[in-house]
Amino acid sequence: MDRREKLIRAARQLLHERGYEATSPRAIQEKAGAGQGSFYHHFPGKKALALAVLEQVREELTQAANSQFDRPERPLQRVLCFLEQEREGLRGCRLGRLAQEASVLEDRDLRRCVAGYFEDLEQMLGAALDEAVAASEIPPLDTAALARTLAATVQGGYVLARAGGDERELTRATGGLATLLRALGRDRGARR
Amino acid sequence: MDRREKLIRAARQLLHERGYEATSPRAIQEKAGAGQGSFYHHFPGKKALALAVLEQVREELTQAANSQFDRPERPLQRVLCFLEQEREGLRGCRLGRLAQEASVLEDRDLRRCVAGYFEDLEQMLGAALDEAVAASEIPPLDTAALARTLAATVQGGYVLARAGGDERELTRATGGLATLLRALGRDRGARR
DNA sequence: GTCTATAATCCGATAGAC
DNA sequence: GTCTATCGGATTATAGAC
Repeated sequence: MDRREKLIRAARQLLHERGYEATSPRAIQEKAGAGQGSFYHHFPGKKALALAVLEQVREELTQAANSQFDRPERPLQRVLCFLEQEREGLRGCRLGRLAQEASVLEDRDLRRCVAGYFEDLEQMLGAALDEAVAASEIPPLDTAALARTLAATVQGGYVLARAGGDERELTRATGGLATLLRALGRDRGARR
Repeated sequence: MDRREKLIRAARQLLHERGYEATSPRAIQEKAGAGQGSFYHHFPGKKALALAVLEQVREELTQAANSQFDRPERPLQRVLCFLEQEREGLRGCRLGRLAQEASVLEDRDLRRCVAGYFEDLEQMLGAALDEAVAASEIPPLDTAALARTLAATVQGGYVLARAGGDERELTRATGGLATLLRALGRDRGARR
């Protein structure tokens, strides 16, 4: 594995563990087993390396979500699968956690990477919810707002899990919302 | 206003804007118009000052939430009022945002401050939801899990709002959950 | 391509004069 | 109580040898 790849992998891990501001070029170099020269030969600076990592991560997360929504199950079931999928609550969302760092939000490119992921995610969730409404699985409601609720509950679940030091806080938060959605589906069925 | 108070106010503002790691003693001193000597005379170090600020903030937030739940409205209405209250989405939650910083989670005292707030909040939400169930405003369900969902949606709403640079992302996320809860209440009423 | 050496600045904290 | 001067170490980045 060449130095460039090693640097990307080291940065990726550190960005996940410590965030953007707290991840120094020096720390990346040490973890990658590379010197200053390597670092600044392959990347003009810390921001460029972080952007390379984040765009890779965004692509992976979007891809994973997309494959969740591109399946044979019924629309509501696909939404619930996304909501209740396994997540490493204590580690936080690789992209969402960066939305708390001022230096990330102040940078045009880094910010667009994070914001773009959420736009795509909410779009996918909204489309599945529209299908669920069309199939009468849930009553007609503001699906765009509900898509945001879903994304927010996951992101907030990470916050609660990290604060409490308990992975299950995330599971319970998403589980509570799933229960609500299922109840809405059942009530609807019961009234027909 | 004495120096100590000025230091606390400056730290409070900077902690809100930049978080814990990115807030340096020097920056606090400059904003407070105080020198190094003042800072280290009144506080043993950065952590102690941050803790003083955070405990103050925790008290205020808990107090505000408590007064929301200690009102004459019906239980579900109180929960919805909390969910849909006005918030400065772009600035983030004064406590929740710190849950993303490794140095905060690694410190016993700082962490307990953040975690304790969420424990209290979820306790209050859970109690109101229990009342709502007892009053048949909503069907019986796991109120502790739903309380976490409520807290998570607010926290995640902050994340989405900051990422997108649009305050309304938070409003829509909480609004979507409120719609769900209202639908649940209506369906219940409709079936009786 | 990769290394070491170095730059200028900032970090959190301490010392000691007043 | 408050100030200025200073510490040792970290930061992001550049220079130049190999």
